[in-house]
Amino acid sequence: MKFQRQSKILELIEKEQIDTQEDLSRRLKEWGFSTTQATISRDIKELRLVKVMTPDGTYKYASAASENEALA
Amino acid sequence: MKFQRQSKILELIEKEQIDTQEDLSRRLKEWGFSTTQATISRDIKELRLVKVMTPDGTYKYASAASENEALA
DNA sequence: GATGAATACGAATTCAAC
DNA sequence: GTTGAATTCGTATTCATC
Repeated sequence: MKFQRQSKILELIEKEQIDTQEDLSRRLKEWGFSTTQATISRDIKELRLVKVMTPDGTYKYASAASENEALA
Repeated sequence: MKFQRQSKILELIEKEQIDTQEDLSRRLKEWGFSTTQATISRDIKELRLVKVMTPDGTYKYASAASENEALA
């Protein structure tokens, strides 16, 4: 279950503007992944996602597991 | 004052493993920049820094204003 | 090992002051 | 426009359960 859920997380944060873990939790539920904020926090840790400012002044989650070594 | 402080922030997070804003506040104070967590939160927002997992399982602040467009 | 509930903790924002 | 104190809010972790 975990892998599928994390895949969906990656998909969601890429497509949508998700700014909180609660928000992500709600979106996941719509896809059948019923989970809590605690689990999402762990997923975010494993996937190395980050909360980043967008140019329009709002926050969103994004992937940091990029080719950018400076982040490591 | 703000610009100098933000410059020092960028310098600090590059050199050291800083994992909380309180931590950053303490380090800044050693350099003569006495400021609070509230201000640091704003600086982090402006500088577009992110809290990211390092490979060794700990968190640290890092710069996201990289060439990586995917983060935007 | 994976997860949830509750909690402790860290961070973003409000509100006022300057 | 910048900042700090206090607050609200969001998140990481603990502790237990499975």
